Amino acid sequence: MGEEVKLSEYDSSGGNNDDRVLWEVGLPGADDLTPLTLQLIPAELASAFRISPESSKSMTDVNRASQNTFSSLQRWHSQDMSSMNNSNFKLFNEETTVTEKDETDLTREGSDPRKLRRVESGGTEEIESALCNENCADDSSANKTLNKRARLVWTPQLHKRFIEVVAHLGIKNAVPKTIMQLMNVEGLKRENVASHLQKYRLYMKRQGNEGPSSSDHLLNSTPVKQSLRESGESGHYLRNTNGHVGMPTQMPYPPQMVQMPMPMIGMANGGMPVGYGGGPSVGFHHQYSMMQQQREWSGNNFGYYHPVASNDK
DNA sequence: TCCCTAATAT
DNA sequence: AATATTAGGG
Repeated sequence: MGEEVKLSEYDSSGGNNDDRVLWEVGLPGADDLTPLTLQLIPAELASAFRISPESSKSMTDVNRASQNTFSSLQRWHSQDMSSMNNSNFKLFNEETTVTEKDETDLTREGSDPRKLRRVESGGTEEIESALCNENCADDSSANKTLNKRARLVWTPQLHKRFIEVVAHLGIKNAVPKTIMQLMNVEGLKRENVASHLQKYRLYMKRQGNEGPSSSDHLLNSTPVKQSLRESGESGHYLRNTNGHVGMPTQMPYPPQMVQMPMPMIGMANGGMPVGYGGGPSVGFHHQYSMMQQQREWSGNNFGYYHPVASNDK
């Protein structure tokens, strides 16, 4: 999907297109990986829980499995590429809003220019935009008539991206338009960013001449799990308790995350951003010079969790 | 046209 | 409280 991280345009310092390479930086080396031929569950443990012991995998099993994986990846990739064809990147300016590509099915709903949208979080690094479709026909129709857009919800993931971009740009260039472009989040409007930026600046100002910048740690936090649901698709969506459907969005410019195995269960993102302050997820964001302004503002104040984007009429 | 801040509206 | 919108000035 969105791999074509085009940082394009905006002249300045920008040409780092090697995101893909960086993506691999945090990955474990072959030596760090558990051999697939290894049994994950010790025999005693297996029997204790009455788990039928998996037949141990031979190298051929492993090889066959990886071939399957590989070929399915290829299949997926080629189809993805074809659907992306030439429109590698789209600018989501005004009303056109969502268009082709991955979102397809959810996207159409056609014509209606102002879709009710919402950005919501999902997996490790997912940023999704919720969009009302058949799933909430009632209020979607209301929205059509009201002609009103749903409010954007700055989820931790979204905010994180925002922060990254701002840090990356530096105060000089961190202006709404540029930030918006770099964030590369579908449906995000300049106004959204401007508003958020305004608030962000106020927050920073406040923090600046006050005192306790102590407990700040937005950078790493984000132990969002993705576990269930394999990603394979760019078009998976989630629904939250509000009956809204999460929509997939763009790939962020930096190829974010590899999920670390965080033992967490449940919490089927009922629309709620996951816990914070948690795991030190290291690995990524080395590329940017965050760590400066970024820390000032941590989770609390700003829109961290809040379930909703009530657009409900 | 874009940006910024402050005020105001939702 | 979080976002959106508008006003007014650069």
